Amino acid sequence: MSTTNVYDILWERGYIEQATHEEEIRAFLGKEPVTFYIGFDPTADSLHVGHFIQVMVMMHMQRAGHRPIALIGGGTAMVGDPSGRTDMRKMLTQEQIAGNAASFKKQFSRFIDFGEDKALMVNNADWLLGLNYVEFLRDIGKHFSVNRMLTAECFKNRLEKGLSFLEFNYMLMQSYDFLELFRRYHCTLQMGGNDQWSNIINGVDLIRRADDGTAYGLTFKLLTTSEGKKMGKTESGAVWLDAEKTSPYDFYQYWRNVDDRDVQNCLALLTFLPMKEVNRLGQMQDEKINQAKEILAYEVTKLVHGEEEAQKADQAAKALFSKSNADSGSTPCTEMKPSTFANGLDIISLLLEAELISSKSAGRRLIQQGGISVGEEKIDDFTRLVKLTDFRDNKLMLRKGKKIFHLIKLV
RNA sequence: GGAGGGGUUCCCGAGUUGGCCAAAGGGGGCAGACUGUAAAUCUGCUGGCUAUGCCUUCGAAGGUUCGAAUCCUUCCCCCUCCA
Repeated sequence: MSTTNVYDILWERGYIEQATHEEEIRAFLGKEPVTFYIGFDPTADSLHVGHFIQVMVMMHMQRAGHRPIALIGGGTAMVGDPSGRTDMRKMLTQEQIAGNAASFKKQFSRFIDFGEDKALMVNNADWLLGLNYVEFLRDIGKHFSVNRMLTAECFKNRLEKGLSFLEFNYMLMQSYDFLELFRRYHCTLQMGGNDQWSNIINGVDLIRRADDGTAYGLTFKLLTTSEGKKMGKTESGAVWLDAEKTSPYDFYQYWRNVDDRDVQNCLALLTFLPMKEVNRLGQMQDEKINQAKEILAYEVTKLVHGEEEAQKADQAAKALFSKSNADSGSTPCTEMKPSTFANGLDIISLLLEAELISSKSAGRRLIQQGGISVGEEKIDDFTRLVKLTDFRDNKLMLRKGKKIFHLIKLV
């Protein structure tokens, strides 16, 4: 066990939002290894940065000698958590869920050490899918008061817009998960994003009612911007941890571009830098804070994609933005055949090929508004042909707006 | 099951005496100016295409009409009240 109580670490770094029993939790985290769990429903084929903050907590906890259970919600994903949503989730097929669960599993292994009883990864499909309805109602359902459930914060939204019975059951399922893990692994602590608070306290209650057991709950701040918007969303969707879905370069850029006001918070939550350093970097003002952003981007990318990818992304970014426009390996890139350009290729088609535009119309508008550069030259004619003579060393840099670079390579 | 109200472009939301509607306004997004690869602000754009026109879109399928998001029919879905 480390000398500093991990509760204090989590508190200092700003993870903690609510706790069922603040003093007790702190005390028992300080005196013995604790088995705890965080659940992740496999609703997509990759984890995203919203999950990553939970993973960070698991890493902090494991470092402090506690035993994490990464619970993959293969069973709960069949139902869909209504918490914090305004409408029902799209229903996923069992095959999709199983596929997603497999991806989650792979990703967790990168962050958490599952060796020698140091951590567990389990899937609640194992005990939820085979449940008998009437038995479940009699054993578990009897402990839940609908009156009380209806007052839960997580249903507030949905009571106005509509909530199906399917989703209403989600809370019971998650509560039952906690009971199951309590029984199987003596898991006594559930953690999660603050949107999980209702689900967590009901699990704690269920353990007390069903088994007369003591369990605890702890929730974390959701990763939001200083303006309260969810972080990790871009125009093209979530920021994924899978390099195939969000390239290390794009991932790096996301953090490189966070709002000044969010830098300190992100450093504390998403890196392992000492708080002294986090505070120092977070205090930086004006353009100096760009240094802090570079460090943030580098550190988070390193955690998620490894040191090598982080360095490549860092170098690529620095090269591109130092107006030399040199590429260095990690720049987004499309490979094309020289013959394609033999008679010249119109710029619109090229942009489409590089996926910088979503349609030809969009491309024309973009060019008319001065948003595209080919090499060093800003284009204003959308009928311009790109020829082999535009390439240098078989490479041509396209730029969209100020900060989206894309390299065309001849092969 | 009964009564009433709805389903509009990425989202919210106008538009239903049929043509002036690819469809107001806002949000979001993209681009430009400014700047620090920030924020704020201002400006422009925001269905597609082989583009002074053509095609697809206003829950779905039919119908009336020279012409429909707007009228009629059937169906699907949602909400409210009643059971």
